[in-house]
Amino acid sequence: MEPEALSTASAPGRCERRLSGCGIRPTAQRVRIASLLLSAPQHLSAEQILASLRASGARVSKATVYNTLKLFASHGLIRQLSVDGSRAWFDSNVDPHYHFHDLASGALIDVPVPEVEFSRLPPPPPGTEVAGIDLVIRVRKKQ
Amino acid sequence: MEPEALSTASAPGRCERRLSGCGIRPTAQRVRIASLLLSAPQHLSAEQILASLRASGARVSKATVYNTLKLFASHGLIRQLSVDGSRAWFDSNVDPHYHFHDLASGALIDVPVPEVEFSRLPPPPPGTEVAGIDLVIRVRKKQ
DNA sequence: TTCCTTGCAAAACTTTTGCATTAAA
DNA sequence: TTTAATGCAAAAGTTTTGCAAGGAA
Repeated sequence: MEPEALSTASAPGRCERRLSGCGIRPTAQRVRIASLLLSAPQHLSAEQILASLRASGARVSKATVYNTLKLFASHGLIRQLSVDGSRAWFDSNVDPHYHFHDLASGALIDVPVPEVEFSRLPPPPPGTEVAGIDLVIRVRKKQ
Repeated sequence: MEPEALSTASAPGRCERRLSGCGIRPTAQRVRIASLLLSAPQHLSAEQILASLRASGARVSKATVYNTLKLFASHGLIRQLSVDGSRAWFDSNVDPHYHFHDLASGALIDVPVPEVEFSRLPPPPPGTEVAGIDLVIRVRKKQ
């Protein structure tokens, strides 16, 4: 019986239920990955997740981390970002939103949808429809 | 003496001058890569460039293609795109513009700046300024 | 000569896959 | 017991690097 004194949105129990609700079997590794990633809006790489899990004593393999992230993304639990080409970033915020990308630190910062307004957008090519809009505002140190 | 009957913007002679103008020594391989890439607005991967060059009889190594693309990008001759995380795409159009990304075919289509208008953008984080805006409109087959 | 560039191969990284073992229902 | 998930290692794909050889100035 685990103490749930600090019952966050991603406490193991909640994560388990959330995975089950998606038809994903809530194995130990999956629940740990979900607890880590879904605890707050954040952007993590597969390697960061693996390192963090192992640092906290979990037994997880690299393959399981990658497979699990792909699985979560396919169920809409997380979102995979292509920001800098060096590696994939996994975003626990799946609500529509955009990003600042700090070129100096590599940091990603969420930009809520209402902070961006398009007064004009091109019509999609014939026979296609818009599936999503990715907006990355690159920022650098001033001066 | 090469016939320049079809004198395009990227005929070898022009490319040579353009490279020299950037302080880049116009070696045979660099001129061939520039001729290929700068002949028209397009999006190519390093592997596509290598294959195309070899198909046309050029002697080029993979390392030289990668090094040359990085060199060109650092001089603003081309632009490197992070669209799908699988590999880098090199865009010969360095004027500001955006992209459609066809999720079915992987194709990239340029969107001219005037076709997009922002009526609201968030202020960059304190101490930073906007260095650029990357907009990718993902499109899929209708219905 | 001197410096820069190239090619090749190997290395480095990220991500995927095959398969025997283990855990979940 | 039956099916699915995990770990490990190896493979695959992209990009970078070390270094000897070649080419330009």
